Order: sequence, then structure tokens, then C-alpha cells
Amino acid sequence: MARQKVSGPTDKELTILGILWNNGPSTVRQVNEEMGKQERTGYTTTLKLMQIMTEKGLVVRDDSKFQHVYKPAVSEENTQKQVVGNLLEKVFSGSAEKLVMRALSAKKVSAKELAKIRKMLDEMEGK
Amino acid sequence: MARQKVSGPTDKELTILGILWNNGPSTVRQVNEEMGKQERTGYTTTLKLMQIMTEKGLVVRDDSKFQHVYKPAVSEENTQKQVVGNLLEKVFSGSAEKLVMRALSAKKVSAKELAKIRKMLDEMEGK
DNA sequence: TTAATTATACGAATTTTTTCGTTGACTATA
DNA sequence: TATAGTCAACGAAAAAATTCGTATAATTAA
Repeated sequence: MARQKVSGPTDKELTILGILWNNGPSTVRQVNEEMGKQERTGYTTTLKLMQIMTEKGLVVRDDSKFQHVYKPAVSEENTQKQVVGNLLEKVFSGSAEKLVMRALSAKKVSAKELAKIRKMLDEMEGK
Repeated sequence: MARQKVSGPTDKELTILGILWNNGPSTVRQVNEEMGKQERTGYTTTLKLMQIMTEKGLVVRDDSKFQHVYKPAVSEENTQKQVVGNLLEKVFSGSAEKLVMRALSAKKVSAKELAKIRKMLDEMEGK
């Protein structure tokens, strides 16, 4: 017995989606190499993962050619929003402020980026 | 065969840690009830989860009384930073700006909170 | 004190996630 | 065309995450 239903992509699946969003449509090999930069993974492992993601409808596959090409089937925006939303409720008791604080402390952010964020805040308050 | 090593708390574990950070030291029942607000879970399931977390050192248990009381053994700050850091790299290709954007769009944020965030930005920029 | 209630301990079953080996098809090239 | 290299399909499995049933101990109520 285990989980019952919902919940989005798994950890690895999210990693793969991230790569596809970033690099555009890719073959298994390309994705596998990108993954390898963090933590080596066998080719067939990545392949299987992507086949399962296809079944789940997380990605779509163009198999008209010898080398199948995969691309995301879920939007970057919605998926990210969903993942962040979950984290927000689960770990930050709904406080976006706290989450933002951690995000900014988890990584050095350039002044340019800070400026963009500030502009975003302005727009939000812009009513 | 499966995962090889690292990675922090699992999803459910994170949920439990979140509850403990928020509500302070709690019994299994208290945690279980809190969890139930989202998705019903059997008492023994929650118990088992917390026992495992004790083994992993994620929480510590005071079993001097009949009702064992659990409290977090990992800091809220470090854990949150780690989780957010992971997400940042994996899903947002390291862009804190993007993550912040999603966080703000995932949830309505009060003007007061926005102000706090802005203040935080000011401090980050130094001066 | 006995019965009912509440808790924890254990063990095990289930699901899900992750990981690969093997096989056979396809491709480019010597 | 023979050969080596690349790739996807499959099936199996190990590992990890979840979920509970059952047994037993402690506590409380009658």
C-alpha cells in the first residue's frame, strides 16, 4: 500500500521537465547527458523515466524518426506554480514572504535580478 | 535498485516537519489531526512515519511520558534553504527571480507582506 | 478491579520510484 | 554487405515511501 493519487511529477520527473523547458525538445541521450552533470544516471534509466512520463502525459514523443524526440506536455508556468504552491503550504505555512526569503538566501542574486524582482513587486502593488 | 544517496526529507516527512515547526512539540495524534486537514491519514501511518523520522534523526522523541512528544531535530532555516535550493536548481535553472515570481503568483500576498519583502530586498542590496 | 480507551511497537504488505540488463531493430560506415 | 555503434522496447528488480493490521502496554473511567 502506498500513496493514493494526486501529487504532481516526482523528483526525477521534475528534473527532466526542467531540462526540457530549458533546452527545448530533446532526445533521451541529450537529457541523460544533462542529468549527468549533477549525478550520473544510466541511459536506460533515463529512457525508462521518459517512457513513463510519456504514459503519464507529462511529455509527448515524436517517434517519426529513429531518434525519438521528447518535449514537455505540461506548461512550465502551471507546473512551477503548482510545485511552489505545494511547497508554500507544506513547508512555509503559506507564507510567501518566508519562501522568498529562503530563496534569496539560498542563492546569490545579482543586483539586476533584484531590480527585476522589485519591479515585479511594484506591479503587484500597482493595483 | 533505486535512489543512491542524498536528498533531504521526503514529501510526507516535510509535511510533518512543517507541522512541528509551526505548532511546536507535538504528539502523534496532534500531528495526525493536523495532517488530516489536507488528506486523511491513518493514525498508525503517521506514527510509523514519525518513528522512521526518529531513526533518521529528523525529529527527536521525548518518551518519558505515556504520550511521546516529538520535536524537530533539524533546523527550519537550513531545511527550508536546502529544499528551496534544490527546487531552484532543478526546476528554475537557478533563477531565484523566476521562483519568486511563481511564489507571488501562486498565492495572494498581502500588501503588508509585499512591503516586508521589499524591505528584505533593500537589505540585500546593502546600503 | 475490570472494562474501555489510548498509545506505542512490530511486522508486513503495497505502491511508487528508480535503476538496469538484455534483446532486437536501425544507421552509418568500412 | 559485414561490422560496429546507437537506440528504443521490455521486463525485472531493487530500494524507498506509504499504509495498516494486530498485539501489547499504559491510563482512565466505571
